[in-house]
Amino acid sequence: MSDLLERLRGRGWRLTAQRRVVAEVLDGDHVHYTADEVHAKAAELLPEISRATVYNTLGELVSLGEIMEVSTDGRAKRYDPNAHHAHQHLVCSRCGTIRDVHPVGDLLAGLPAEERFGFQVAAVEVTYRGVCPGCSTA
Amino acid sequence: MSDLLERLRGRGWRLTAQRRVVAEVLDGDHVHYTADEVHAKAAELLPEISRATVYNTLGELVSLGEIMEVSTDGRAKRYDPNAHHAHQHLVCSRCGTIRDVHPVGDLLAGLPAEERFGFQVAAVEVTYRGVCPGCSTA
DNA sequence: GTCATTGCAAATGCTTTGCAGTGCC
DNA sequence: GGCACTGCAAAGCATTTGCAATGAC
Repeated sequence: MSDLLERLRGRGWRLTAQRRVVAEVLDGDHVHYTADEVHAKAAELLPEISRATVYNTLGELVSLGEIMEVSTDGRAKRYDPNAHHAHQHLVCSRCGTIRDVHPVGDLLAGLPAEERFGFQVAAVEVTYRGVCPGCSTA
Repeated sequence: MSDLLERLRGRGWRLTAQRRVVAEVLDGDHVHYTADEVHAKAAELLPEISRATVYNTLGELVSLGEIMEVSTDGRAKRYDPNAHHAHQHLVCSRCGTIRDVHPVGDLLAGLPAEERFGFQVAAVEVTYRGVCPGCSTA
């Protein structure tokens, strides 16, 4: 976390209260907030922070490779601070909860050469869908 | 195709010129148009068709399970008529071209029980990313 | 003839942008 | 003290909705 701020300062980032607060909100595991959620949580810590600044900051963090954009539902994008460890997502079809998961094996290996259409395939994103424990008992 | 229209009529659909045209646009392999592209192509065949009708029709076709929504980039949703055969997508990172692909093996099997967090996992969506032949030579 | 469906236009939700003022380095 | 950064408000897309007119059955 303060690693993050250190790293960013090393890249010439001005360390403002707004950016510090956005970074603080985006800390932890299984965190996947929308820009609006980030703004709401940031505003609890720094009431005058504007939506535009949150969007700007999120965009910069994505460009710098410090966080990832996730779109699991075609609605608002979500932001995932876990950008430094490869992982995939498990999404609850009912409540939308997202968990970071780590499948075993080489995910790229499943795509045969004759199904690659001459592409140089470099990456793969996987979204598992199911019903979470909370929603299946309710 | 006319299978599709037949099937829909059997489900009580009124067969209007607009719906016929939307169905016609969404015919073929590796078709992944945005709503706006569907509207543009439909308007070539039926100039007075409105965007709202295209959106309505696409939404109904999705509900009926005849086409699928695909969001590969967090921007506009795309619509895939290939809803009756399980498949995944291969996307060009440069030009955005999308191809339907068929990985081998059981994609769900890669997620160990201890990584399922108690979810009842039912489905999996995979997006492979790479550079297409056209973009890699250019 | 009835009622689902259409087209228009306005409204909504998410995100980006222009620009004057502020404050980090 | 300069210039990157912020906040505000307005603009921009993609999509949805309300409602009167239309046309498939």
